[in-house]
Amino acid sequence: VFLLNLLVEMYGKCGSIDDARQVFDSIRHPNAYSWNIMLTACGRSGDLPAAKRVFDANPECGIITWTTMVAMYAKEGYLEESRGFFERMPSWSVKSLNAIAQAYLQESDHEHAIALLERMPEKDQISWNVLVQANAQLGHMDRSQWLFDRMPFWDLASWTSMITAYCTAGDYHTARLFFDKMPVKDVVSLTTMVAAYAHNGHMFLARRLFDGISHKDAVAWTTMLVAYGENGDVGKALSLFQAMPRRDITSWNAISAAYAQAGHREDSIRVFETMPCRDLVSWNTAILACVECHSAEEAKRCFDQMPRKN
RNA sequence: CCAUUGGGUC
Repeated sequence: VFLLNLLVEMYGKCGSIDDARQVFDSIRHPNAYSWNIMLTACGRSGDLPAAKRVFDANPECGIITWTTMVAMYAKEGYLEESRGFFERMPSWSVKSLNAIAQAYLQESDHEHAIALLERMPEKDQISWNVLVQANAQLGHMDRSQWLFDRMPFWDLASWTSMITAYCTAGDYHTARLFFDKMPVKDVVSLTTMVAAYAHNGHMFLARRLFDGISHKDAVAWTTMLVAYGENGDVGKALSLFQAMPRRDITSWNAISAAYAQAGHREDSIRVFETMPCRDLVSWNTAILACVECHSAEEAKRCFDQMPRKN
């Protein structure tokens, strides 16, 4: 069973929900893990009705099942439903309370999130990270910093979220200090700093840091690509797009958007038509490309053709 | 073997 569970999980993470479903259905006696994994797969695909059906059919809903429901509905923006599951949860744990705090943050209710996290008798690493981050998002950098200084351990996420927080606050100097103080840097923190340099117009520093990243993932590549686009160098953006070893949908959307913002509607639309698959952002970008070039008619046609609208 | 935190696109 657990080998099949792994297979369902893998398909779910790749976005192949149909394959996940098929494998799940082939399991003779699904265990609690199987149900939860299938539930998560539905949530990841954005199909909440399917998730609800899995939930209703699950004979052994446990705390992880409930936590998944709360987190999933909150992420998709269905806050009422999320709250409904929260209120019906039979029990709580540190991790489920973390998820609930995160759900509060998704409805921009930082006060409740912080109150909950502060009241938690036990906090794990994630509780601390979320607490520090929640204060930063409220603009309470002094409080955030104070908590950061007092939390028991710092992991990569703690450091990186401080860098991001200070960048958001416009304090790039302090962001840089945090970056320098990190004992270990990974691709995420390096990419964060690449973006920070780029936003300050320090393209040379951004590129040098990017070149030094040993295991560049799609996010790192796309960050650098977008940096060039934002600095008006669509040519360099394109060469990065062509040079990257693996492109995901966000990379495609990014190059399409870079063209659109540069006023190259034809190129933007050509990318749009060439993409292996399209999501909501792809369509929005196509509409933007038309709008930027004052083609109201074309924009309207894209809008009408969108399979899904937000 | 499953849920909750940090970086990229509209």
